[in-house]
Amino acid sequence: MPRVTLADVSRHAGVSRSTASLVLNDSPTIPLSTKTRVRQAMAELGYVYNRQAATLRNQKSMAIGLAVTEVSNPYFAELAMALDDAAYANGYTVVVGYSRDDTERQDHLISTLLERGVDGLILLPAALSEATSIDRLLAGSRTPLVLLARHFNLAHDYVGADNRTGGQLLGRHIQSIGARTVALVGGPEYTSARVERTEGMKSVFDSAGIRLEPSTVLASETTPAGGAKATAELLDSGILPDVIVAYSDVIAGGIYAELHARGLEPGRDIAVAGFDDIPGSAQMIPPLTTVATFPNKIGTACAEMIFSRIADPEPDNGHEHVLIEPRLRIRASTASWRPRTPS
Amino acid sequence: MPRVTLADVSRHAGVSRSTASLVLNDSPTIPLSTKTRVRQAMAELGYVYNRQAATLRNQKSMAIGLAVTEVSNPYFAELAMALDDAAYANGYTVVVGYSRDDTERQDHLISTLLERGVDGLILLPAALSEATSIDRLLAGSRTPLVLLARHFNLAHDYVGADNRTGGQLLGRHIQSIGARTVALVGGPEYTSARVERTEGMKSVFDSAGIRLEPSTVLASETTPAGGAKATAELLDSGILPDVIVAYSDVIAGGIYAELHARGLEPGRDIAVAGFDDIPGSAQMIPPLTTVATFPNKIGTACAEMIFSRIADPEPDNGHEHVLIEPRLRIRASTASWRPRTPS
DNA sequence: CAAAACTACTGGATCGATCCAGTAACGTGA
DNA sequence: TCACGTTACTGGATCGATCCAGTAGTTTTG
Repeated sequence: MPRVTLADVSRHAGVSRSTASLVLNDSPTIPLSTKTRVRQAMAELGYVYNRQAATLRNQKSMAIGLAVTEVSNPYFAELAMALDDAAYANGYTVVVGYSRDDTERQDHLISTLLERGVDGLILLPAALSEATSIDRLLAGSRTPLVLLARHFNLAHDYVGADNRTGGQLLGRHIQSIGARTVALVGGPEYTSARVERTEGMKSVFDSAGIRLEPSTVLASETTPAGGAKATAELLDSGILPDVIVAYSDVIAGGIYAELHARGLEPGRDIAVAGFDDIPGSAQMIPPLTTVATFPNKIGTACAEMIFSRIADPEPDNGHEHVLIEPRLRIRASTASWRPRTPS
Repeated sequence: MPRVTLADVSRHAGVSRSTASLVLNDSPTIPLSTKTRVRQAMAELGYVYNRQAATLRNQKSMAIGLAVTEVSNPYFAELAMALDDAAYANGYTVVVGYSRDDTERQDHLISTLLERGVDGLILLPAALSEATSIDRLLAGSRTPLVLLARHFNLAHDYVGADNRTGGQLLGRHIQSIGARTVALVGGPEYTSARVERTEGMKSVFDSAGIRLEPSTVLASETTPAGGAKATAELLDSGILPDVIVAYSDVIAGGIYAELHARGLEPGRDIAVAGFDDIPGSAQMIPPLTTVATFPNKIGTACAEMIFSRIADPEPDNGHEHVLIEPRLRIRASTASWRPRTPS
């Protein structure tokens, strides 16, 4: 049996297709009596709205594309869910794809989302992707783009954490507990977030005389296992800093494990801190000091921005960067640490 | 400027729309010379394929809908990403939505996905959802449905872990370390997965004389904080079992924290085990014994099933249940525990 | 009471890719 | 040389909701 269309509904209700369509869109020009009659017909026939057809005619898909690297990182998961919440609240649907930090796959993904006619595109760029290739894909399309959590420069709309401030907050805290040497462990080789967090800390360290040598800045996969591996490398090189800062909290679990395996207790023998404040950071042993970056707020702000760009694609004020204020959560992993008294 | 259509391309290349369409689909009836000419025209004009239009004509959207409760649980995140991988490999796109374990939102989500004309629907049902309301939404549509990770009965296609076997594996291990009393902590009040895991363990416990009283089976949110809270309740009631089994590994982190807060060391004073083997379980302190359930395998199998249902919607052999074999990972959280010697 | 204004509704055209039946041009074999 | 086959291509109709210009009928107004 063929699918039930608006034409079938209108025939069954004794009106025209146009009228049935107006009822669907709850037009004020149709009296309630007619509306109920048409709606009844829809229910009786089991009518299902065909949004493809409407999209074709309207040039509006009521869908937003979300291209994100991955979601096994709970931080990104929170972002994606906050975006979905906002989309849902605004009647939009999310079409999603994961680049897995692969630029080729990201390019393919962006093309696919554009083919599907998404009204707006949100991109959490793969670690090594470049602005030019993304701009090339978007060229010609009027689909607004908002970058999420990572950015290239000021040439795109962007919503993310204020990583620099976050780095400063943590840097000042590290200074306040009397630490003299710091290592930075984990995270992808290069992302704007990592650079900004590091720069934020450095700006404090430099004026406080705290050492963060390039040799103690190690990249890793953003997983507990990656964190453990990078920590092993660090300790194998004979360096034992006062503080290890994890690029993100997921990595910190691995740092704890590797320290433990070597008889070092995090929070007592060495301070540890992270970024993001994912669920679980407060339940680590000891609880992890971290810079909360509020992925739900970022996701919500990002959704707001894309919706405003969909409504008005070319604002006068150029590209906008919205930075969500981070907040330091001091917990035992740094708070219970004491500097070794020079004997 | 209006969008570039196939008509524009064909005009520019000096062929008909039909020919341009055949080139798009790489038809063997078109000689290479014509193909290159048309493709050149596409490149020159910056043509972007409009899949909406094709979908309307074809009755095939090349999209699958994924309705999942949430993705902040890394287990579900892995599932979603494995599904996306398989979709990507088969030229499909994923349209996603999160029900957040809310049945109303789930219903809305399913309707939306059907409106969007997805070729297949994958559902990880909200904890309290019922088969009837889902069947009602799907009635009339020919969209195949596959349930993921949770199911109702045998009336739907389903892919998930073999939770019963997983429970048995863990149960036997618990028996082998000499434990006599067990508590089960965390997870939603009712899901098929929880029931099956519990039943699997019970079947071993009952014949081994191990006690798992209803009063030591506590539900919680599936987060570390939820696990901590449930553990506090358990211990507050004055019960100290030999083993605490977490419904899933995310919860185990909270169990560790709460035990620690009360001066109990997991793996020494009390054994702890979980389910899923998420990234991080091996880096817990002590490393967590768990039943690996391979979300990537489940996601892949689920994708395979939906694609075969899309190709052939009504197989003779009724509804299929595919269960992925779990595997026990024995680690220190149980392996280093010793029963208290009766003094 | 005629003109204007409003209410309730309608039919054809449209969005863009695809399918289908068909055609013109050319080559081949008896 | 003509029927037949093949190759390369074409134009109109189609999917289903929506827009637009328009119309019949009713009510209001000068």
